[in-house]
Amino acid sequence: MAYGNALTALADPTRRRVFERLRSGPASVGDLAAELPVSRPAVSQHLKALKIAGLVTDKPDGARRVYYIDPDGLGELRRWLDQFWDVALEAFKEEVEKPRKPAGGKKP
Amino acid sequence: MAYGNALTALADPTRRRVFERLRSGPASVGDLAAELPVSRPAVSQHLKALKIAGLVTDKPDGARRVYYIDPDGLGELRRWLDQFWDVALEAFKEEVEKPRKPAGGKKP
DNA sequence: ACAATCGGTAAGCCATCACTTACCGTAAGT
DNA sequence: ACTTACGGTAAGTGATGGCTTACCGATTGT
Repeated sequence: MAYGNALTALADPTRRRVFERLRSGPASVGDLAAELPVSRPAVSQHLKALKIAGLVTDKPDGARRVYYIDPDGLGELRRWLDQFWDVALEAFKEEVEKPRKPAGGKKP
Repeated sequence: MAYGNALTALADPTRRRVFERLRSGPASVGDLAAELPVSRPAVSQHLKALKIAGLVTDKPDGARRVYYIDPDGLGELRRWLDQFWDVALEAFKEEVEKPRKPAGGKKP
């Protein structure tokens, strides 16, 4: 049920921007804060949420701390989504092809 | 940028339950409200959010209204996720295989 | 025609949460 | 040793949003 955390984590726009920025390569907290319109503590809090959700991981690099995307949370989210994919297509098709009533058409 | 709506829509636990319930087949507002611990108007509001996000569609069925999963929003979300997938794996591998310093190991 | 069912909307309340400033531990540079 | 850079945490505040009850239009049944 960690996909719940991942979804709530990615719901926030700013947090999503952090995550999307990390797609173009690892970055430190300061780097991210410099590119975003929020303070450094805010970024730190966002990264904490993303980390709990399994979407990012961190690694110490001297006094800094480098963050990068973690495939774990991403994979779990993908699997959850795929549960709907095939089912959705089938139900959708069935529903559309069924024009309310097999035969008829009343027009006063 | 509709995937943003989809993510915020799926962030709420109750709304996620509605969506997951719809996976096992179409249902009316009343049906959903009966199975969930919230009132009918609440379900109606959740369905509105899901519809805006492109995750569900509705179809009138007499005085009722049947909701079912819409593949559109789902597909968009999936594509967005896939943008990270390959990149994440590569960055992750690189980061892990690089043990800080090529050679070394100081132990006083 | 009337009555009943179904569902979307409005108004209001309360909890959650994103952001800020201030503070503190830790690691590197001199 | 001191000083500086980096980052995580605490406390407080304002806004967002999910829930409820009340109301109203639309459709079906008698």
